[in-house]
This record gives sequence, structure tokens and C-alpha cells, in this order.
Amino acid sequence: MSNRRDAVHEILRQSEGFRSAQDVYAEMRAEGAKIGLTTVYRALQALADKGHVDVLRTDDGESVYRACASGDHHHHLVCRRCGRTVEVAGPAVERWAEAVGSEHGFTEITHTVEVFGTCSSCSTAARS
Amino acid sequence: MSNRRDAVHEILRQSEGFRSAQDVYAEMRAEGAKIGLTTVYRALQALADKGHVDVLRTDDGESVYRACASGDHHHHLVCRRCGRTVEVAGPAVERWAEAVGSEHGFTEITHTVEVFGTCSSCSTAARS
DNA sequence: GCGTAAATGAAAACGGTTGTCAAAATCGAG
DNA sequence: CTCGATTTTGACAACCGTTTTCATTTACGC
Repeated sequence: MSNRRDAVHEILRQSEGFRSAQDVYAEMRAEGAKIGLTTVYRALQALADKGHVDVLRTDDGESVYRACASGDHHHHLVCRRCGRTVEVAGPAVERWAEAVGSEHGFTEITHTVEVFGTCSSCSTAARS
Repeated sequence: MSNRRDAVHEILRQSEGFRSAQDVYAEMRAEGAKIGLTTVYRALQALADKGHVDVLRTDDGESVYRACASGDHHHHLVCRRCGRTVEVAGPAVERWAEAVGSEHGFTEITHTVEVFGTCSSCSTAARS
């Protein structure tokens, strides 16, 4: 049905970290793919809606997407320099969030947790 | 020096939860204050830079600000319905983030953690 | 007062994202 | 296969929050 959507998904699968829509678009065009920016946005939204990719917002308000290996709830450890991303589970955090919430009478607790750092290759490279 | 900045800060102090720039601007104008949108943005940025207010991004990319009681590192438990916000400390989470990071060879770990839920008043009100 | 520096705000610019709409591809009978 | 209906696509314009520009106003030091 949607060859385009699959193409976009494929780009994300081949990526190490989170990618922006424009970023994905640029790469596809560079590879010679015939696709419009609008379609990339639509494909990413659709993939996000169906839970096939994870989305998060950068500090400057851009939406970035990533095809994650795990379909289950997980968090990300992202290298702030190269973008390399590791999926991490955090049972301790889940429990903590739940506890903090109910402690204050809140229900239907959800949470967002992202961890940033400098990965070993980048910190080695930076030692100049 | 800057009466405007203080006025903006004051609005935030009187607010329960996070407020957007436009939101603050609208309220100030409604109160009859003579201020421009640009100045509100500048004041909020300045306050954020100096650490006097906390900033976070909503899912739709808006920046929202809050004058927090604690100057120390803390997280927020936000009611997704009314916006009421509780500041929470999470030593366990800090340690977890640090551990997860170094476990994968990452250094200079930082993290963002926000907890959302429905507060007791809102969940009572919703039982209609 | 008076000159210089900082603050202010209206309007224009910006950048990511979303909407519009007509053309192109796809599908489903017949 | 053919024709019409439906879906997908993409160029372009519209949007919206935010930032920049720049001329004007205000505050400060002397």
C-alpha cells in the first residue's frame, strides 16, 4: 500500500540515533529517492501513531524519531554529541514514578525520562 | 533596572503550574499592564538563563515556564488536566541515571524526568 | 541638563510543521 | 483490460511560536 512509508521506516532502522523529519528527507533525496517533504512528515506521524517509532522533542523544538528495537516501554540513553542511542529499561524508575504520583494523590501516572551523556568514543575523541 | 522582568516573574510566582509566554503576555495585558510580547519572551529567557524559573517543552513544542520554590535540582509531578504542579526530589532517579550512563560508558550524565498524572481534585471532578 | 547605554515593543523574519488542492498512482468492479 | 472511484503524493502556501531588527523610549552617570 505505502511504499513511501516503508522507505521512511527503513531509513530510521538504519540509523543509530534519533533523526529529524528534515534530516530523513535530506538523506532520502541524497540517495536519489523521489519523495516530498510533506510525505516524510506524514509517514513519520503515521509510524509514531502506530507506535512503530519513538518520538521526542529536542530542546529547540524539533521532533525527532527513532525506530526502536523494543516495542515495550523503555527509555533512552543518548549521546549528546553523536546522537548514538541505547535503549534502557528502568524498572526502578517506573516504580519511583508510580510511588511519587500516588503519594500526592495523583492517578493514571505516566512519565518521560531521557538520559543524556557523552559516549565513550566521543569523550575519547574530545580529548585533544 | 528591569521592572518588566520582575512583573513577569511575579505572574509566574502567582501561578500554580507551567505557563507559556503567550499565556503570560495575555494575562498581563488583561490586567492592564503595558508590555510587549517581545519583552515577555526576553524576560522569560533571562529568568530561565539565570535559573530563576524552570522551562520545559510541551508535546506541541511550546515552551512553558514555572517559578519553582526550590533552586536545587528537582523534578515535577504535573496534573495533565489542571496543570497543578508539585516539585519532587528523586535521589533514587538521580542515582539510577548515573548508573545507567556509566554502565554504558557514558560520561557527564544529565537527565530529564517529568511525571504526569491526574490530581485528586481533577479525578474527583471527572467522576460525573 | 546631557550624552551614553540599556530596555522596550511593533513589525518583519524565521523555521519547523501542517493544511490545501490538484495531479498521479492504485484499486475494484464489470 | 478499462473506467471510474479512492487513496497517496508532493509543490506550495498558510500557520504558529519564537527570534531578530531597528527605531524609539527610558534610565543612569556625571
